[in-house]
Amino acid sequence: MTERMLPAGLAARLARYLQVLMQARKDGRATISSQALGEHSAINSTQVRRDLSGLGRFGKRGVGYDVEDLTGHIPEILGIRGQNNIALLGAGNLGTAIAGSGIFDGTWFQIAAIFDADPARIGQRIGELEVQRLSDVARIVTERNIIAGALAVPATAAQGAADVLIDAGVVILINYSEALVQVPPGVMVQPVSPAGGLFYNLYLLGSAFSLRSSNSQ
Amino acid sequence: MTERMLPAGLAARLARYLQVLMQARKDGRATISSQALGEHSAINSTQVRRDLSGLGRFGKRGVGYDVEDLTGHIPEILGIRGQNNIALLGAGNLGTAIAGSGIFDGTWFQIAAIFDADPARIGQRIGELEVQRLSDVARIVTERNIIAGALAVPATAAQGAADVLIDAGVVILINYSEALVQVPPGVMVQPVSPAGGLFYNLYLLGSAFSLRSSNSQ
DNA sequence: TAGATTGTTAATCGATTAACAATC
DNA sequence: TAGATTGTTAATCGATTAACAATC
Repeated sequence: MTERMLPAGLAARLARYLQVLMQARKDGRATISSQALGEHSAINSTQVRRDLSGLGRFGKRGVGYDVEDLTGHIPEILGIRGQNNIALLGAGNLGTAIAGSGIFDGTWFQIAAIFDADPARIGQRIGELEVQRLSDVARIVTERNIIAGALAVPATAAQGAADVLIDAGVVILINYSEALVQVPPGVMVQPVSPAGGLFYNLYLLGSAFSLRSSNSQ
Repeated sequence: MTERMLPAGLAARLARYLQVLMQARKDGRATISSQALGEHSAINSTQVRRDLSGLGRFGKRGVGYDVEDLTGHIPEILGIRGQNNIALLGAGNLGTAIAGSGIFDGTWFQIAAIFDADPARIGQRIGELEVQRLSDVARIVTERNIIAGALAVPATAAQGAADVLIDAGVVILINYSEALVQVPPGVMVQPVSPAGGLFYNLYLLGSAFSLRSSNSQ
């Protein structure tokens, strides 16, 4: 009896709900409405309700969804569990910020190693971890069962860093650089850049102005 | 004669194509195929071709799209232009990394001011800018015609920082913190966090394993 | 010529929207 | 009870997919 695949769109939306829910829980919220959940994940509230009602009786009319409850159910539905290790490449300002941000606290990810190309940084401690040599990536990725890599390096170094990680067996890349990284089939890239979204915001802003202008004439 | 509104989905996709194209141009690529454009923006290549062919004759069969050409056309279609100023809140590791990354170079955005709550950081120079007091946000946002704010502060300080910026007149927020920021209608928030995407990647990874397991039995 | 890739069609599927009864 | 919000329906719209002729 194999788990049934979810439609891709649904699974992607559930993952976004989960992110919002986990943060709402950190904020101490007990319940959240479909509207609030939708606003924070840029998804229509009717869509949120239908997605969730199709998977169980999670909501309470007049109240909303229990944050703690939903935060427990969605990972089960998505089948995500365990601790997944990340290698962070780049121990500059960005890498240091990521390592110290606690951004992965309480998720199924944790930073398990930090690497840098600069000899001056090797051996420095960032939190609990010591910055390691790039030449040790392959060995440490294997030893520590690392499946993901975070690229916190300059754009010019991103592809090289990605190649090193992929050769070592990493299958998920978190790309904090603005470079377009090429990867072979089977490797997933998660870009982290606000630019595309900002261009759309700028379009919306311009459209709003146009509408106001034409309305006021 | 007012500009016609584009369907929301199309405008959002064009914004993402534009981001990829601008980076491809930085990388020195002369042409790009609908498939490559789609892969880097997580959009189906047929959808890319239909979006673009509906707006003009941009492609060349057997070759692809001219990067320089398309990079010029899409901003016109979206009606985005000018220089839009950003206030960066937070001059720690993350803020320093953002300010020094050149991430907005060549876009329609530029960082025009940096603020921090820590008195020890006031007056420090980061690139061309001097770190300013939070109490000066309102004045400087007005003086420098700042429309967007980047939140590079700890999660616990994010809502307060957002409120200060919104009160000063900012209408776009780039949220580098993992906090859920509440904003009034008319203010747009651009979250910058890989977590939701990573959860989805993890689901895909698990599904792929399940498929392999069930296939191999 | 051969290979690659666009432009476009047709069919299916999924998302969006409005509306509202059910119920907490 | 009154207010809020879910669960659900129906109608429309947009996205996805496969396929392939056109053409660079």
